[in-house]
Amino acid sequence: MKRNSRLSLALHTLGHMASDPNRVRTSSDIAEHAGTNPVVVRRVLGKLREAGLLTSEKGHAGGWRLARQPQDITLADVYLALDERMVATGETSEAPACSVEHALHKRVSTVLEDIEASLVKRLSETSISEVR
Amino acid sequence: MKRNSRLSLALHTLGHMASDPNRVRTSSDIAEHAGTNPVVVRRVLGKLREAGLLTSEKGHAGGWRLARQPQDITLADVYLALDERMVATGETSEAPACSVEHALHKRVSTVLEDIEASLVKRLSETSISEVR
DNA sequence: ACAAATGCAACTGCAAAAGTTACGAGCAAC
DNA sequence: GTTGCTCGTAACTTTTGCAGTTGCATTTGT
Ligand code: FES
Ligand code: FES
Repeated sequence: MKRNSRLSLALHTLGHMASDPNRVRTSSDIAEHAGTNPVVVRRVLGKLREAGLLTSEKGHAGGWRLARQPQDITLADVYLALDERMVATGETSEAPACSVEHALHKRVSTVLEDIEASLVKRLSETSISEVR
Repeated sequence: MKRNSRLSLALHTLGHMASDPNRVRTSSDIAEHAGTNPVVVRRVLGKLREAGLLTSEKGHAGGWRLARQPQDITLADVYLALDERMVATGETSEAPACSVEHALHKRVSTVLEDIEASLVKRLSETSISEVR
């Protein structure tokens, strides 16, 4: 798959779930629809469950369901739940040591953090009920 | 190395060059300083040469030199020269087909393009002469 | 009991990027 | 014009992250 495959999979799936929230879906269903593997689906949706966006149930009639109203789940919620930041480098743990690297890192990471924040802000303006 | 190694290497090197523009540096010098390989340096700096930020000369007293004044080279110039976009997915060439994916892609790519643009704008506000 | 589903761990396969090696071509010093 | 240093580039190897896969324990409804 491509680069942002986890985010794509998550958004695609939630987009479908938003348009029919009562239906329970199994990871096999979702995997087949998305052209991937049930285990991959569980890995990705598991992150969303940890973040409180989805619920899952084991057993015979189990599967995945939205944990909130579709209008109350934004693209930012999904993005943050997967915690794979697109821009911010986060903790690089590099020895700052020299002045060039120190000044550089400071400038760049400030910009990147700002950009990351505005990305999240923009994503929070759209809910998954608007992308079906 | 880490994820944004090319950008890090480029910025680090230009930062040093900005603080002593007249000195000519060989890829071996730079590689040793940056803890990498001369060929990798030439690959990365080659991109910057294509973009008109650096000049290189072969032969006995050859090496790398800034092509402009340090104040006239911004972080955005370097970022764009490497053409590895951080956020914008660019041409995904996916069949839009279904309505969910279409709406999703439209929303997300709009946001991403805006964010990419504001990243470049922010980076263009700092020149390499300010990070030494 | 049985079938159907998640949860999880471990392994394989693959592709992109860094790193490496090798060699050709240009330029300066001698 | 020969030598030594440099870039330019192609080909190969190594590393690394991630999707994909397999296997099995656990839970749950029939
Ligand atoms: S070694 Fe510290 S900035 Fe280059
Ligand atoms: S198949 Fe799911 S949006 Fe088209």
